[in-house]
Amino acid sequence: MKSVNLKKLAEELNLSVATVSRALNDRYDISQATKDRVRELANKLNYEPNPYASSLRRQRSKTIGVVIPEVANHFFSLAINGIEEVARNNNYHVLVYLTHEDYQQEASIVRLLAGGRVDGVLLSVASTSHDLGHLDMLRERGIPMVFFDRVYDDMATAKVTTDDYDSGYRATRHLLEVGCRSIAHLTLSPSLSISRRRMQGYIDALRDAGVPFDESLVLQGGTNRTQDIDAIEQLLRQRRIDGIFASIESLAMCSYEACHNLGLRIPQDVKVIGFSNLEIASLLDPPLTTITQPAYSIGKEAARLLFQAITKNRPISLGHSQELKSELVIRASTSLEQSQARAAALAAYCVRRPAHYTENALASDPAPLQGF
Amino acid sequence: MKSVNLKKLAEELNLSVATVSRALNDRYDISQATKDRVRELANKLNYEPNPYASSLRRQRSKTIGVVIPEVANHFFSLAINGIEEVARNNNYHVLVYLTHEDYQQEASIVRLLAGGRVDGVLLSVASTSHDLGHLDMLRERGIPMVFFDRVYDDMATAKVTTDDYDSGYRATRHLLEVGCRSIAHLTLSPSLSISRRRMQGYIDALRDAGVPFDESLVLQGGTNRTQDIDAIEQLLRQRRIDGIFASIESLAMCSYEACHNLGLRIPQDVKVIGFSNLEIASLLDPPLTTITQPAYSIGKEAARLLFQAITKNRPISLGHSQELKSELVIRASTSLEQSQARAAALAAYCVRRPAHYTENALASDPAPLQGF
DNA sequence: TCATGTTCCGTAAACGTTTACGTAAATAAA
DNA sequence: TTTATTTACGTAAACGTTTACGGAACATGA
Repeated sequence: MKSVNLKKLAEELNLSVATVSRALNDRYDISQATKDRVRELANKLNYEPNPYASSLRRQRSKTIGVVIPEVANHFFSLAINGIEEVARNNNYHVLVYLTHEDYQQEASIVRLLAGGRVDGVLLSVASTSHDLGHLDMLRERGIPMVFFDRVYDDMATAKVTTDDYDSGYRATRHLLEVGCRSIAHLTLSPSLSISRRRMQGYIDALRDAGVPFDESLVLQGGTNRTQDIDAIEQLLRQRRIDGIFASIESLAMCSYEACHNLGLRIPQDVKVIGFSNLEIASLLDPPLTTITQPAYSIGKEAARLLFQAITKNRPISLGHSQELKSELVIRASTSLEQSQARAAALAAYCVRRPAHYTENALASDPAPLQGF
Repeated sequence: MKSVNLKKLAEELNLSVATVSRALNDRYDISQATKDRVRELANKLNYEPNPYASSLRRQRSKTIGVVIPEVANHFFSLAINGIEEVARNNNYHVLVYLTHEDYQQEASIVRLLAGGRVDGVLLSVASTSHDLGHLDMLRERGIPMVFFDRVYDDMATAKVTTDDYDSGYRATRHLLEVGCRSIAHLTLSPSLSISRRRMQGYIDALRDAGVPFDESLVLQGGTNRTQDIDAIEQLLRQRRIDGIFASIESLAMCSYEACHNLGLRIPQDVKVIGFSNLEIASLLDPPLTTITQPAYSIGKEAARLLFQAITKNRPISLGHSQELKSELVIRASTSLEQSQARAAALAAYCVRRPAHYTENALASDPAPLQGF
């Protein structure tokens, strides 16, 4: 029941506590013979140093905090995987906190962490977070932080993100290329960095194709599943929509449900593309065209940056930020239906666009795209 | 940069450190006026108590450890969700560790935790773990532990599991009822509690239906995705298989891939049922019949039990174990194909079985099932 | 011989809290 | 008044490490 500590080892070996400590830490001023004796007994008694005493004395917790909106989301699961791996390789421990997309919770968690519980923080901001005042404490206390995926633009620290603007642009352009002209955009809170960038890509792609941007085709969701489905159904009933671009995984899934409920066929009636990290996107009915983020790498990279700051004791700056590339994986949910004359006609237009993106490999004879 | 501590507060207020500490902890022997003064300054200076000093002194870390095989698995994600919620409600912190299904890692993680880093442990054992020697340290140190989902049977501590035997039985019987007679069983390591129970349910269901158990129809997988797919394809080529019962989610997905690769139709050629916690099982092609575990509740319940042990300081016993019920959700991947004469004939047999399970609601005129 | 250096270990303070114990002042009881 | 009790706070030890400092023992060089 009682745990073995340095004092016990010291008594047993007729040594001082200090000597035992130094022996275990392999200090130069302890003889090899003593080190061997100490280690042998430590192993025999299953000695484990008390982490809290050690942290208190060394002013170093060997722990990092990971703050994410939710874990039941493949992106964050994969990211945690990468983070945990890097942490363990550095003999660090990982505290996980969920904000449930709530600013208040995010703030109170950060406040806890700023109390010295962790040596560094990895954060992906909640969708309802509107300002970054709660992060000042971390800076004041000198606790390094790295954002991943969802960031605050005006915070001077490293961020690991993906090419969200490009991804939004490419996703939208892909829908345009397969004939969509009335494209709904499903997004999270517009206060979110990723939402803004993806939406800007969407808007610019529309503009470049000469399709007017219609604000009423932008739907904000992501909180409640059934609520999201309802809202999408309503949008699909009100407007003649032939394409959906979902900014997060769950909204793509809700789109499937909504289309199913309304008897709309994918991709014949509505084409769907969504951000998603599900490996089983290809097993859906129909297989979902996705923007897939390198979630695991994002986690690893963010953790790597954080550990550089922690171990080198060098302040982390904006300059260390990284932007990784997402991948557009085209599947049946946005495929052209040969059987449909209209779609075919559209295809004729679409494949004529210049093909400087890889996903345009199917394009044959480039020519300018005209408005529809 | 420098953090504010009790000493600083005490100096500022002309009080002793002890008084400040007691004021903040709302002790009875401090005047209300002093408490107010102390709290005001603490708030003003954003004082946060040093958790490591506190843990060291109180011999209580306010932290629990969660050890799971992986996080990129919907079951564990949901469980963590439940765990984190309960932990936060109790003002506890959650350390997450991944074993990657590796016994060595599990052992070294547990050894770390036994060093006093946590007040309690929630563990779901790795598939390659063969003995529980590494868990002795937790018992010796008096650190309570609760197993969830994957347990060691011969360890005298609380476990939160699901009705794996029943689930295996019901899944298999369902396949039998829709006409399958050559049912493959895809499983993880047989050393795993859940695997053994689900398999026993499978075996007993076969026996009760008069279908001989064929060991060569049992396939062990779960490590590597492409490897799993290959193995399943091989099995499907070698044997005439009309049903697949996957003991874990990933193996059901691999079965879909394998069938797809071989041009086998689900459910016409092969019917598939799998354990899974994906909400989007209904969006697969075809929608997957699942055994769905109450993952979130399992996490919550396990955490609840653990906190009872921690707060009440009462040793946790086998008697506190809980078994929750999984749900069989029938979807198209196991549906009878009316268009197929053979299937229809089978159906005639199958629906005659006694209907004491809810999922048998469709049964009309009960009669004994004969071997096929 | 003494001075100097090296090797190896002990003493004690420190990290920031919590808490057992003591005590002065104020109040109540006698 | 004296004595007992309560109130409100301070003193100091403790939690288990780490580490600055010092010093004994021994070896080395002159």
